[in-house]
Amino acid sequence: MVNIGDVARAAGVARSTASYAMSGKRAVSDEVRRRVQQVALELGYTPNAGARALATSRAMVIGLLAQFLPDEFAPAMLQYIQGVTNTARDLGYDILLSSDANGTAALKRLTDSRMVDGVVLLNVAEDDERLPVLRAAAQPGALVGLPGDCTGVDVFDLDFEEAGRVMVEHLVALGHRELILVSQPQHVVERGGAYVWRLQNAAVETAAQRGVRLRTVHAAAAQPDIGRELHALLGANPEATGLLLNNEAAAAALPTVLHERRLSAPADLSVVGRYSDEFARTFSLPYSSIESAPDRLGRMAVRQLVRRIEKEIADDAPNVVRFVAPELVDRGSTAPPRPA
Amino acid sequence: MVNIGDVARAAGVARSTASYAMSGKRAVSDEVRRRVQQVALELGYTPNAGARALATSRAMVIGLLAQFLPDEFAPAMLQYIQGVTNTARDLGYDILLSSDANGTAALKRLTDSRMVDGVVLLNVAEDDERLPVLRAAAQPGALVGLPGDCTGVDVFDLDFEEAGRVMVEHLVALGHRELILVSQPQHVVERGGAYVWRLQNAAVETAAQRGVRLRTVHAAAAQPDIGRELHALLGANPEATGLLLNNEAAAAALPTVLHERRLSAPADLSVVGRYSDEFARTFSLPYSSIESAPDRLGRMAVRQLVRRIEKEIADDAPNVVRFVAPELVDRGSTAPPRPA
DNA sequence: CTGAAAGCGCTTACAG
DNA sequence: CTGAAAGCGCTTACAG
Repeated sequence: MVNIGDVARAAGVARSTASYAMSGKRAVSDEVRRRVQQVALELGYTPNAGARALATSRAMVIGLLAQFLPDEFAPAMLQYIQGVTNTARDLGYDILLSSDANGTAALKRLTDSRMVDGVVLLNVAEDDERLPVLRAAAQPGALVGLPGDCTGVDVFDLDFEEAGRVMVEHLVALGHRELILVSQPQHVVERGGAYVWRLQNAAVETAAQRGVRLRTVHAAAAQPDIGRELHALLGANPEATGLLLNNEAAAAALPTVLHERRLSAPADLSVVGRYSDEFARTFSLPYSSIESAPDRLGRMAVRQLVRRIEKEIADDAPNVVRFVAPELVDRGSTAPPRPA
Repeated sequence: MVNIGDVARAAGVARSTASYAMSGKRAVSDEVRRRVQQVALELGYTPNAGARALATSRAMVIGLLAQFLPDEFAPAMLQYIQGVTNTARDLGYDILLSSDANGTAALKRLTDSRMVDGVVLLNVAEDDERLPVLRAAAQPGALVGLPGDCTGVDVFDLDFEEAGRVMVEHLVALGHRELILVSQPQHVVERGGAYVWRLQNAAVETAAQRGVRLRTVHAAAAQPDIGRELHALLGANPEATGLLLNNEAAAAALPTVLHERRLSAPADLSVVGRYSDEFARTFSLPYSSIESAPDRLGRMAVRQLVRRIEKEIADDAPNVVRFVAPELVDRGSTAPPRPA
């Protein structure tokens, strides 16, 4: 491959001058700059990334630590990945994707080897074991998801508490008094998926305040179990007129279940989910939902991360914990309950 | 960070000796090796990736060029990404993920800068404009998907012709004589999605040989269009008893459509799709299908790529074009047609 | 079996 | 405005 020495020689200048002419980090005569740029183009010069990283201590790469857990719904993950990847590229960074089941080892390897200038963590758990590693690393990190301890990292997440409140208030305002909330599997909670109980606790509290009944259940995150469980649930609770879903698999499975039970929303049952618009389209879900905004969260996380990497904010600038306000996207799946 | 000089000093040896002691590329006395390894562990030494890449001309990174096209079904893409990522990690490589809409520019940048040792291309089109760039690159490339011209690259794909034949033969053997094949949108074909007509042509030919009717249509790749189109299609062709789907979105939309039309498979209609088992589970699809084997294809592509990167096969070893034989996974959605 | 040195391809103070 | 040189942290011939 052609290197900067070749460019310099062809342009008749020193390598340093060639470097400066291309980076613009030092004043260079117009003529020399033009000549260097011209020659670089002709020779098809592209700087060697490893060499540049070594010299500048900047890899221009962001590590993306995703995990495809069997009990999380993979298509929902994809949207975060897309948001992060697109934003990173716009800001000049490439994405090194790790889906290693052993997240801590992967994180340590990527940061210690200086392959990445910063990392974005997805699937963050309440007591995420990757966080100590991240705090010990020299690079900054941004999380999508709220851990118990946010020190040393920037955090972005949906305001799940508010989401729970909004979902319940919405149905209560319509006159519903018998609600069911379907959450992620118990197993997700045990693993530290705090968003499950954050939404649930807020929903329970709101229901209590409003004096309506809210039954809460954990349900499977995959077919065919989730379908069976929804069937059983609806069969056992005919009095329920409002259904809240904080479980993507349940949302995806519901249309079939309702069809089979000859129920329709909102005539027989009002339904509100929590997922992204993109998700709704992919799975053709006709239910109003709290927008989970994966693209936006991914974008926010990368933007903040890049600000830290490029020292646009002081090294010791306080970390941010930012919540996206839940927005209820109306798809017409809720209405006043049918008169008893 | 601690570097190899720190390790060498702490172990009381030369940097070269420290390097050899860790890599094992040169004989080193047992005592020295132990001491170096011990010290490296204590100091938490991890080699600097950029420096190593510069010295060895090996980044230990594979570029993964995916494209999230609006007319391809994103969840189906994810499975290829997972297959590639997992296999790469097993073989010691990290994945640099590009989902840049401008694939040729991304490919050129990644290869010219030596950020990657090789690349895997997804969404390969008949006349893929990334291929000239790849052939001009110094690094080897492996494709998932069959282009018109395979010179200079290793190619892995499902045998779509055979898939078309198997689908038709299966239904013909059951006694069906009126079939419909729903393919990807016309737009995918125009963009060079050869797998669409590879399957379709083979299906048409097989149907002709068997003397059965096969109607072919292109349909949308997203909701809600695809649902409407399936409705119209079934309404307009009540004589059809067998439905073939080479369109993931159509498969995902079909359960709802059948429900609404009060049809069920296989009682009223025999259905055969073409998607992965994982996809079937995610979307709860009860239809028998040709397994598209994204994980296996991703694995094969990475394995071959690494073989080339590591020169386990001669530089001029002939390129391979390998097809995965379609396997029909029986989910009970086909049966003899209902007597007229 | 081990060490001193060159070199990978950049960037960036240091000099002029 | 430009150049010669040092240095980033490795690996690997070259010497002994």
